[in-house]
Amino acid sequence: MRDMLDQMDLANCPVRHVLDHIAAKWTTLILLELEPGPCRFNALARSLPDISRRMLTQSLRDLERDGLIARKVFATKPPSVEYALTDLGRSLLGPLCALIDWAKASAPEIATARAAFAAQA
Amino acid sequence: MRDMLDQMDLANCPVRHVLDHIAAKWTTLILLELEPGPCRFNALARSLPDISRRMLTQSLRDLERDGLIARKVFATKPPSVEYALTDLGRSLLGPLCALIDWAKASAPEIATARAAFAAQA
DNA sequence: GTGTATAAGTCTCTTTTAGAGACCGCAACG
DNA sequence: CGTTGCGGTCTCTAAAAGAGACTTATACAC
Repeated sequence: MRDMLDQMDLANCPVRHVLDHIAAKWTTLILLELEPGPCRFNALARSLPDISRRMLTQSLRDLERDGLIARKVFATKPPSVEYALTDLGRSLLGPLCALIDWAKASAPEIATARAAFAAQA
Repeated sequence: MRDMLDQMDLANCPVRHVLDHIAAKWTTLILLELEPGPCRFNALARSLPDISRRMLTQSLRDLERDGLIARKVFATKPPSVEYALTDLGRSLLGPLCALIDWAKASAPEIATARAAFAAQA
């Protein structure tokens, strides 16, 4: 299993790169937010109140850059911008949900561990 | 799917908390490194050369705190410390590998998207 | 007995990253 | 004529990460 990450110098490992994204913590939330359907910038900002517009822009660019979401500009006045999952982005939802399910299932156990750790420290 | 994250105010959502951990980017590497068996501090440091000792300590503490790994001190001279996956920690490897597999499978597509993005930007 | 290495970290300093929140031009709406 | 909504950007500050020297004590080589 460890060798899942070998095969390339750790530095520019594609796997690591993906993990860094998941890691980005906001990107996963954005992907989940887009799952029901396309969404516009300010709508996303409203749905994710605790992400600053600055980070939202940045995260969206990252996701777009990697082809996980598509950005479409409509020539309305004022122009509106719609973000939507691509097929690639959608394909990530599966594994992501597996992780979320694990998190939900393990949350109590983690809470217990934390309490124990805090008590003894 | 989005409602997987609702049910609690975004702030102290257990799921989000787990994602933040995966997010921590070093923690996943550590978990994978421990998969074959227990490992000691400096051995980990050697296996993960691009993580500073400072961050290694911190990440290990985080994982220990959440009950994903166990820290055992041996009263040798000098005392040595061994880190091992707990059952809980081991149970995370499944979903984590799903994600890694996705990453490996999608890497070429992501690379293509990146190239396209760079070209047009 | 002196020098080096190991053990598991810690401490400090600098750089990077994230967050808060004001600001932009522009058009519709009241 | 002032406000709101659009999709962001800009600046300034606060928090986090990285680099790398330092610690205490033991063991081994020379």
